[in-house]
Amino acid sequence: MVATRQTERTGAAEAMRPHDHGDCIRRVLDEAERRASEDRVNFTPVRRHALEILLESHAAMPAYGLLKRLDEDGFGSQPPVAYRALDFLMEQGFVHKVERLNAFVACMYPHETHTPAFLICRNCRSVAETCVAPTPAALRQEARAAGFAIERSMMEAEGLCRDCAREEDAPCD
Amino acid sequence: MVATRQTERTGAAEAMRPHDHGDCIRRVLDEAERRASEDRVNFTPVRRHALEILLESHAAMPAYGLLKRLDEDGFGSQPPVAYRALDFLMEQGFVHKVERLNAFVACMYPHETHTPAFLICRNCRSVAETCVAPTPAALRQEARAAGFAIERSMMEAEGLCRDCAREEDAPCD
DNA sequence: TTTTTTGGTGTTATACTGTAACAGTATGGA
DNA sequence: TCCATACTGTTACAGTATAACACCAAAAAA
Repeated sequence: MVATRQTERTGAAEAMRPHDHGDCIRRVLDEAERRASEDRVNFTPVRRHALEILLESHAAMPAYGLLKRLDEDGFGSQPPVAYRALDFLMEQGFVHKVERLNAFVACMYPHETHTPAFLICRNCRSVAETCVAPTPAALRQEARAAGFAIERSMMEAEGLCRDCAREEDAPCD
Repeated sequence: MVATRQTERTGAAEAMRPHDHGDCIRRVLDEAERRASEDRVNFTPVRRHALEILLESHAAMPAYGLLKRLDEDGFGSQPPVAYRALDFLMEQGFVHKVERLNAFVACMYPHETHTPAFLICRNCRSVAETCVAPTPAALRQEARAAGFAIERSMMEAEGLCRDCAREEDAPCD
């Protein structure tokens, strides 16, 4: 990723803007570490390493992609290895599943419980998570009227990120 | 489904309330028919029948469930049969994919282009589609700031519908 | 009319995604 | 020490989805 410094927290889709990705990783990892010890949950090596792998980029990674990496790095090679780590990380709110892609991204705002909203590039699969509360009051009202109890929700928007849009404009490849 | 009459269009999650499901089916099917001939698209027997099957209930149906039904009813038996029909129906906006379930539901508002919002019961898989515009202005703004062009978006809320909530309250089964 | 193109169907084969179930290991109480 | 719990390793399998090719019919072009 790009190395331009941007200290301000904008609350916007930072992933798709130039930012210091090293900072990005450190911030999230530290926060996860802190939360895990606070909650007395077992942040074991596989689990930690799975999170580190997902943090390497803002693109969503499929479970079997993660598995391949875990295997290369000396952890197990069978599907449950990856799925168990992912289940743990999702339970802790450290990782989200991007349903549209059947793939996973590290949560960029692990300190807040939230309804995630994703901007998903259909071309490069990069995923920007926003920390906007995307649940309109109207949906809650609908749910109440239907006697439906919302437990968790998510919003996914698919489209083209800036870089991929540029490519499509100038198809000189 | 239940047979209580309810002529009013409420704009709410009708699927999870008592309603005349026959009316429901007829309304959607007629509208699809109309739109298909208007748009000069080929509403072939498999495609029509796939929509009819999905309309039978408000529960989301997996692709292989649809395939089984199509096979029983004399259409092909191989996966592409179902997936092609589904692709067509989704392109036309007659069907939505509920990503959380890897399953499909007939669109209850095929006359409007919209960003669908689903209330998904984690217990019985019933899906209520609302016609609320769930895209908060904030997300659009985020997208603009990130240079991201939203092409389609969707909101999914998982929880418990009224009936399943009752069952969990009184676990006397 | 003949030819070509287009769009839809039928089929095979295969890739990707996810989970059940059981065995083994380590750790921390009772 | 015994037991319970939680995590890991592995096999086997179930469910989801698509690529690719052959076939056919109807529409469009020659």
